[in-house]
Amino acid sequence: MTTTHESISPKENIRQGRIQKLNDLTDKGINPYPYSYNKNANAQDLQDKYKDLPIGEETEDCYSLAGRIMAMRNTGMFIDLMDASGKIQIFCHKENMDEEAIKNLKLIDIGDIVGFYGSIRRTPRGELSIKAKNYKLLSKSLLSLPEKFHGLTDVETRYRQRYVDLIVNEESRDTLKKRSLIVQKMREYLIKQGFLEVETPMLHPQAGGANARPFVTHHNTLDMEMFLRIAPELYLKRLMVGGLSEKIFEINRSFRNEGCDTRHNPEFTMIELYQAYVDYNEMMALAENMVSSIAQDILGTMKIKFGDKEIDLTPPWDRKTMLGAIKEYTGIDFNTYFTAQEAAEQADKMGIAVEKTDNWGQILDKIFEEKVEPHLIQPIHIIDYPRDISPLAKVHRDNDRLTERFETRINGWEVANAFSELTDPIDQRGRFEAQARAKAQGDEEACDIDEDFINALEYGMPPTGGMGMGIDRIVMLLTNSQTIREVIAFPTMRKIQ
RNA sequence: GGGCUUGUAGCGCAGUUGGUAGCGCAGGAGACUCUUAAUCUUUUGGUCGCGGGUUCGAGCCCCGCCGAGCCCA
Repeated sequence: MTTTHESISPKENIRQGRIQKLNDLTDKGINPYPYSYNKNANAQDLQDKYKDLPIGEETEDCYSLAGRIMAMRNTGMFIDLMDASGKIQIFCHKENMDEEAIKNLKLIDIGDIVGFYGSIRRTPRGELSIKAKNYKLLSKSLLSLPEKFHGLTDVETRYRQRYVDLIVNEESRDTLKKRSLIVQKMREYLIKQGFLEVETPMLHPQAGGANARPFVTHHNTLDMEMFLRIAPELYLKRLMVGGLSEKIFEINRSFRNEGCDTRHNPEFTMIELYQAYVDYNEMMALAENMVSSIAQDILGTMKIKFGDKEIDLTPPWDRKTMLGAIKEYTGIDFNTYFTAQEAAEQADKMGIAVEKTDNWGQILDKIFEEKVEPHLIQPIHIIDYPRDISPLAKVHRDNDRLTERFETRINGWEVANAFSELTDPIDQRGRFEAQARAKAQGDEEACDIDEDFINALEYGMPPTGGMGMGIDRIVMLLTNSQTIREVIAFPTMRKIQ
């Protein structure tokens, strides 16, 4: 480099150095960003295939493989090459490569993506290596990678620049690969049982199917306010009315305009599934069998480790009624406190703050969250939720203040929510009207009346069991991830100004 | 929304009562050709998150803002 430049940042200085190398390569007729490479092996397959090759042994077996250079030793004589499968050492010796290629190694940097061709050997130190005969630069890297030993640990950078995180942190790659596998297994499980995968709208003219604040957007040519869906539920049930299949499911994103913490991301992935002619009991069995079998497939066990806890996913899972669980941990039987006012008095005695507008179910929900939830580590179905907080669930066949609804808790988290679906259009209208009244009184999470959905129900929907399950939380449990951001490739981050 | 913690070179980290900003890796130059966190010599590199204030003097003290993490609501 001959040019003198005014004060530039050190990062830019390194970058300029690499651009210089890039130009040197171009001058030599080498394209630093070529179009393809004919690879026929990957690192892990070779590690497996030659794991018994004795120390010091050489073979005539030649392979070509490609990946990113993660480390160079002895001025490029030894290179650690990483591809998507794993790592392998490359041995570049002047006896095996032509002089020009050895010389041009000086223009190769850590971080570059390079293809190597050569034979298999195990070095005297025991490292399986490719004795390179030639190589081809496949992509020049202009930025220096994080330090090889400590890697990248700053969580903000890890999420904002996930591509760097993935290059250097194997755990991050493992977590996201497992996520993909979990979703794949879930699909396979359901499809094997005759479920049909469907897709329903993300853009809704009105938000429904859950109690949450939606993201609002606008369609220009229709000149219409639209909402990113908070749940696919009401559309999936329309498909049940239509009889598209007796069993359907959808795995996709929903969006809720709420805060972010270790268990919430504004966009998250849910599976919702519906099965005709069954009730919520069948959904409990399905949840247990599906989740436990996925754990078995992916982890080889149903007893998973989460932090310092062990969680046993082996079915059947415990079941407790919501009121029974509250009674167990507070001593209060809310079957004897029917009204919101009575319930509020009891909550007050427990030191739990409730809103004046809270109904009986909302108060019980708050008590449950405060007094019961922290105790629920092992998988459990909390069944029979209050009717006034379950506007889409069928009334309980034995108690009309409750519904046939359950929430599955694992590690205290809600991972599934399911009902014997409300199919009575007249009851459904009444529930929607109650929601609309609550919304008018300021409950921003309450929903509106969905006239078309009621219209669909009026055509008749078969008795149906339905369930929603949070994929992100399931992935967290199965990957021992303490925050939801670990299991989402690009978690929502504040924009940097 | 509240509390606590945090932001220093591309990355990982030091930084003393307030007194000229350091180390390791990465990068450059060289040595070395069976290394693997290679080693050895040498060397470049800073908007100390941003903006104010106090002070002769601020990475450090004070105020505000921005980003992030944890806990709480």
